[in-house]
Amino acid sequence: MSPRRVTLADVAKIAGVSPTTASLVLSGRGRELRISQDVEQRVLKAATELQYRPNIVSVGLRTGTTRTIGFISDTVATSRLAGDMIKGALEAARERGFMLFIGETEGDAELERLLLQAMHDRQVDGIILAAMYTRTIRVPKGMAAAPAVLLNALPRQPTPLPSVIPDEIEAGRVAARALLDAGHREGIHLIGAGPGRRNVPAGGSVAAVERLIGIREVLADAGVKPAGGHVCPDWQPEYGLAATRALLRKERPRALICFNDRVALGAYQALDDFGLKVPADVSVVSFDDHPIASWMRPQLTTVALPHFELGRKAVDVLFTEMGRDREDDGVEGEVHRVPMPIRLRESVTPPGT
Amino acid sequence: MSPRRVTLADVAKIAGVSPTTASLVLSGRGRELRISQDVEQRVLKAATELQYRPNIVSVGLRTGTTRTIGFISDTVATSRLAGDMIKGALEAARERGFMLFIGETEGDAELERLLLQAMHDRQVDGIILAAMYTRTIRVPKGMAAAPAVLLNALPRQPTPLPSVIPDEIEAGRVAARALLDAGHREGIHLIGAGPGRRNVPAGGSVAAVERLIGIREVLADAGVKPAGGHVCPDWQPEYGLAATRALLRKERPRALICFNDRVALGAYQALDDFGLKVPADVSVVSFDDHPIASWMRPQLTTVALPHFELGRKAVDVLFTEMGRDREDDGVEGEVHRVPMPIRLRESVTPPGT
DNA sequence: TCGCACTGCTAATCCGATTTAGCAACCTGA
DNA sequence: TCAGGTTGCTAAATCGGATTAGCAGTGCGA
Repeated sequence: MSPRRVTLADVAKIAGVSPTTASLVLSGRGRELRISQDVEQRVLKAATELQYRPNIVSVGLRTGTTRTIGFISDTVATSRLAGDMIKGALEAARERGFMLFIGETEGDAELERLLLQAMHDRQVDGIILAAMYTRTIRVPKGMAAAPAVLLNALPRQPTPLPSVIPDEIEAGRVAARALLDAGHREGIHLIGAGPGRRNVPAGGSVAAVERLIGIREVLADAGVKPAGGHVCPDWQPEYGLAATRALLRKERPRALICFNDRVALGAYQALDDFGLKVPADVSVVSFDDHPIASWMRPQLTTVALPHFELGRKAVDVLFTEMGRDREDDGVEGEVHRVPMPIRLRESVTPPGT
Repeated sequence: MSPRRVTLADVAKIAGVSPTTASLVLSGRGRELRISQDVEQRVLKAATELQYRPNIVSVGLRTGTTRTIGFISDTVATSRLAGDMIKGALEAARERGFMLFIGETEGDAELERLLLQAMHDRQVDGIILAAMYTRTIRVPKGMAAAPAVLLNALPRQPTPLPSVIPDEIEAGRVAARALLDAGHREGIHLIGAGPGRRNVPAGGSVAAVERLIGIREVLADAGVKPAGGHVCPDWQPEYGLAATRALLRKERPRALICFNDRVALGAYQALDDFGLKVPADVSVVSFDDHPIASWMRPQLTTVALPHFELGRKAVDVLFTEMGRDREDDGVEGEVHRVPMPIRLRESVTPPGT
């Protein structure tokens, strides 16, 4: 077995002082409480020699702060994209000496309650409640017990909780602009949602609604009318394939705005079936920057979901939340929007090249 | 602010007994220590009414057990596949009332040391050290301090630590058999590694070596000689594309064993370039069961990495490790191999159909 | 009637830190 | 010479439980 952990008492004994003094010195309050240089040095020396590190469990009991954050998601760990959210959160937390508890609810409210409890039982300093895809969620009761942030999610009812979400509206604008900038004005089809404001898949996906808003806004401002739109019940390759096939049986588009990369994958397959080349015959822009976007040929131009940055930002916001005086509630939770950068690759060219 | 947490003292007061008695009853030792039915009921009632739950931080300080496991990986959270490992571990841990600390080292040994420390400072009950892709790793010093398990990794030097890895040799056998069972005997090419035992990518990937062993064994037993093999420096689509193109410029294979799905994606693209159809002209088997395997057309038959099961198994093994009497070391760490199931899809048919 | 065992519960200690209150020893000025 | 202030450090309480030692009260046999 490993030798017993070094405790503050050990350091104090070696330094020949009381645990109190050792604690004072090590917490940097030695000067303030008039501990002599000599003693300070002895304590520091002893602590270094023994490689003393405070037991955080003990500190947690005494001070109530465990340097730990709870990260609860519906199913973040599963998706590669969302895994980056954890990664960003992990990194931001680590920079501050914090660790992350991870929990997955699988969409089960009871499980969510249990996880929240388990985390509170471990005295987490704050909680991040994350959704795998951007959507509105019902904020569970237990959230009030500690500082918290909603990640990739908006509260269904008004709460004082802040949220962090990708800026999907701007993403829609950026995607549409990419096509306009390349000179496209006609034969622009939407695959996954649209063309009307209301033509979105069921399920309350924020992405569908907001991307569509951005796209419509930019096209309208340029006096361009989308040639068509095709709602997909789910944004999976097979639906992208089916929708694009249906489209191609009727007409020849010049450009596609696919609502995500998996849909775009299906669209590529359909275009291939009809002997159409990307981007020579049809330009394609998409959203998410899923890993497959750079595996497809030609590589897909797509507006990236900044998962990593979302995770970081959530931790940042959580820390300001933790630093804030609670009680000053009544305030509506602020919404932080993280920019979505476009990845310019090979699937967009001017029409007729 | 939330009302102060309910403590054991609160329960004791309401029940009109001492905290000692309350503790005894709630830990189930009431009978054993002859607490009367009446008192037991009062305590239980009070605990239920107040919704008492013990503060795990406090318990951790007193008993040394925090019902917490540390999960450290090189970069697990990033990959969708590996994310399932966390998910499996999470689930198995939760079933036992344990939480997971997550940490990522990014391959940085210093960071790994820091994470190990941070976890020990929080008195984790055990540690899982995971690798994103199966390989041999150097076991860091700090591991001895608590029960630990290697996940998806083998120790470079002998250690008493158990490890959990996918059964890649059997996977190789299964893949080769899938082809043989379909009637293939000739024109079988390996993309990613082979044909010789030593023809593997640099980097110490266990998968390459073991898959190759299994494949060679089954083919040899059937008296079949692979028609060729093509090492890829990295198992990415572009290398699969390049290797398959090079092959196709020289000859027409009847079947490909791709060493993972990303390589297979590249191979599909090359076959398409040469006007060859999967599986009519060329059958393809692969490994990993990456999400793209079921997005590709035709859907890819592949031997799945059981990431979820690996995660679960790691926790199982860790728990037996935690239950074991330490000290009885000197024992070499056991290696647990988790079966890799084949996903039969559309990319394999008998030759000439 | 006394000693002893048993029943049923509680006081006290501990885990490893932080923090408050306070105690010697020395100094200073009247 | 002595009250009062400063300096430099420590004893003791605290956090919320688990655990050990022990204490009243009762019953029983001798």
